[in-house]
Amino acid sequence: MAKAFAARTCPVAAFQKMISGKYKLRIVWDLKDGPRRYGEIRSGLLRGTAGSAEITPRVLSRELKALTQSGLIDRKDFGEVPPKVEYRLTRKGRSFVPVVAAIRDWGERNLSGPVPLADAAE
Amino acid sequence: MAKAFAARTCPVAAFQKMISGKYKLRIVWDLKDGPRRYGEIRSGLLRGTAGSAEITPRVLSRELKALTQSGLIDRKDFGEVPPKVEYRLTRKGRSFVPVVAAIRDWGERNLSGPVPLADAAE
DNA sequence: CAGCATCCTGCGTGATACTG
DNA sequence: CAGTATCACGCAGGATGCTG
Repeated sequence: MAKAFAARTCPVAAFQKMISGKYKLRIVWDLKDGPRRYGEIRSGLLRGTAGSAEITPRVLSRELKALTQSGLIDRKDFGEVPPKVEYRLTRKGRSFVPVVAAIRDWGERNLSGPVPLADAAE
Repeated sequence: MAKAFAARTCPVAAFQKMISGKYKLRIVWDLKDGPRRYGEIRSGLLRGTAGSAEITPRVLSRELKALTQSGLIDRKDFGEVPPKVEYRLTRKGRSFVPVVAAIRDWGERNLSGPVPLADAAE
């Protein structure tokens, strides 16, 4: 675990790995507004994805666990009985928000826009 | 195929899709310095990825084609005989570079850094 | 040199059912 | 409510060999 990452993996590749998965980026984005419960995240991911099917718990759970291990989010488990778990961004995660913002911003102007026709090459 | 993207796909999700694949982001980054030939890109991708195996033509070809269809890069085929093909960023691709830069920048400070220990949650 | 054709494999993703 | 367990599948990604 404490393996020292001998050859520096290229940051871009590391990023790719870190946010691999369909929901990780969107989860981070969702969490930027504050802590959210498991179910809230789940519902939140359904909004805006063009009527995609439900996100299976297995997948969401995996994503959340991965994000936790990446150190981007933090899991807070309140006592028990009716289970209540909140996820929130860590400091690292918060520092990552602007990057996602940049992505989202660019995406809005270039992806959600007009039909993806081959535009001028230059 | 010409489906009109009825419900706006969330920009982040669209981004995810667009750069899905291990090399797309790195290819864009490589191309930011100017046009590159197929083989140059191939070699370029080998540098910095911690002694990964060779990139198979099939994969690289796929990535390049996808990037072309996304409108991020442009393929220029010089005549023939000894095949020579150059890839370069389109206007759209160029506008995307700063985003990759932000990613790379963040990655350098948070991923290539010290051992990924669970840092303070807040 | 810049690819394409074919085969193969792991894993990311989804469906379904069950539990503390 | 917040997950885990099991099964199943498609596809990204690698290996090899061939071509214009």
